Amino acid sequence: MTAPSSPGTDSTGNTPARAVAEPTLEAAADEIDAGLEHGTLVTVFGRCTVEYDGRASSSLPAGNRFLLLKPDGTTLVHTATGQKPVNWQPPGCDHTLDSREGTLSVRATRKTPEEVLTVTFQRIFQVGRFELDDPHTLEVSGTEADLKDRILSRPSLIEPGFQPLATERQTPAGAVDIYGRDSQDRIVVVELKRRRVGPDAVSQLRRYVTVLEDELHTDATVRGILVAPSVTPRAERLLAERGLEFVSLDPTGEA
Amino acid sequence: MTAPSSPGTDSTGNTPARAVAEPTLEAAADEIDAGLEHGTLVTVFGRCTVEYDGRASSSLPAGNRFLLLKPDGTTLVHTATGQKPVNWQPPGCDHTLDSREGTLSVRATRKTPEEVLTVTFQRIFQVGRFELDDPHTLEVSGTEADLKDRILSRPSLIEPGFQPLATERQTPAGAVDIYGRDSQDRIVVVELKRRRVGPDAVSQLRRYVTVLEDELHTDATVRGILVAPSVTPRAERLLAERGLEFVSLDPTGEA
DNA sequence: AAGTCGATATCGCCA
DNA sequence: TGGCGATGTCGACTT
Repeated sequence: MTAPSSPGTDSTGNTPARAVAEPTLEAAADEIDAGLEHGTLVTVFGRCTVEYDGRASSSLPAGNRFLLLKPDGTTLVHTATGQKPVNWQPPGCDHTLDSREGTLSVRATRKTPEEVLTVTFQRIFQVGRFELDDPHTLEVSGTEADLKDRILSRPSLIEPGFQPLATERQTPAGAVDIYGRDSQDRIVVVELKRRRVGPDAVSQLRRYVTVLEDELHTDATVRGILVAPSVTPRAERLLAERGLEFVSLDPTGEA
Repeated sequence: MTAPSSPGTDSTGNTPARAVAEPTLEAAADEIDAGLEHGTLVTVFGRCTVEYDGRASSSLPAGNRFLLLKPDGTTLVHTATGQKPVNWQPPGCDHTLDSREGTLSVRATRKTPEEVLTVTFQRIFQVGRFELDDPHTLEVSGTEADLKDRILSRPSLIEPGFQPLATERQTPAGAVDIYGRDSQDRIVVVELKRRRVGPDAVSQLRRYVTVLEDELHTDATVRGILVAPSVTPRAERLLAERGLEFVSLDPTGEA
């Protein structure tokens, strides 16, 4: 691997990082092309406009922005602020380049749904290439799955005598997180949330309870228990109005 | 502004982009510090481990990854795949550096909630600095707001004789998208979705209808109409079981 | 390919 | 600041 011949390069022989500063648009195109071909992360910093059309559509006038092109087709346009890119395209896209009339366009396209993102550079200050290498996958703890495990290993956390019968039990309204029985043999539906919940979680639990009462042809009430660290005031009111219950638990037991 | 003295720099005098290749960890620390001070976007590419602790927690063993530090405190750790960063921190964080024992740690911290993200580099291949400049804010079309405007300008799209009375009408269960009256003076609650909807949207509409029937002390049924391009099978079944209605509309009228 | 739901969701608005 | 709901949500898993 040799350093590129363009002026301004700072690549040394054996580094997984390369950068070309102040390239002509033609030199930039070559460098981007090579990076895409080589399966590296490509970054482009320059003055550009951005057009998006697909599930929605948007248009962004010229400004200095930072573009990332991942080997998996992911495309991210970042500005100085915000966690989310100002425009983007998900993994699986095809990257194509188009030079014309003193501009260089990077286009990311996908189908199902049909979507096109076009970043048109009037000027490019730097192109970078990076050989990412990540043998590990991230494991997160403190999730809803952890909360479920915690309850299954100690059902009395819900209440004394609670017996889990199934997880992910299917109903016409979706899968119930934990389906079980209380000390008086009443059916209990448990909906889990890893964090403080609002009205949406109450509605979800209510859906399961209603559908199960229909399905089981039972005159006895099916109990619905929402398990979360806490609830908002409006959610609490909705719980009361619907005859649903709440148990305060968090995924780790540390809070 | 002068080019940094570190070997391998490719910065020219008057560019909004700088890069330092193969810096020592000390030189990298200086460059990152200067970039943070100067309010530029800072990128760091190197071999690192990542630790996160806050709303959840995670740990990532060493690998080559791409770090972005935005002037607003946003912190993004990107790998070769995926649209979302493997680890991150939202805007408003404080960036601090910590050198020790042959490593350089970049730490992003916030409060409410208390969260810490630590990226520890064993090796750094490149540090970049970029002066982003974006005078424009993005406007997206094809949103739920567009769908609302379309209906308000032509209420008969819902049905002949439909009269909107209010938008964002408050109820104890939240704000109703469009609150109105039909040709027979029955109250109508309209819930808008910009795209194909599942069971959650049906539950949301059901919540509003139920609460309004209570609030209005009316024996007459409050009609609930879900407006979206289409519904999933399970959502359709739930609509039928709850006596709710569906009108097919999209935000643009082009689909 | 589509449905369903969780997420360190993020983001914007409003009380 | 917290509550609330939209999002071009994304992503994982199941059918």
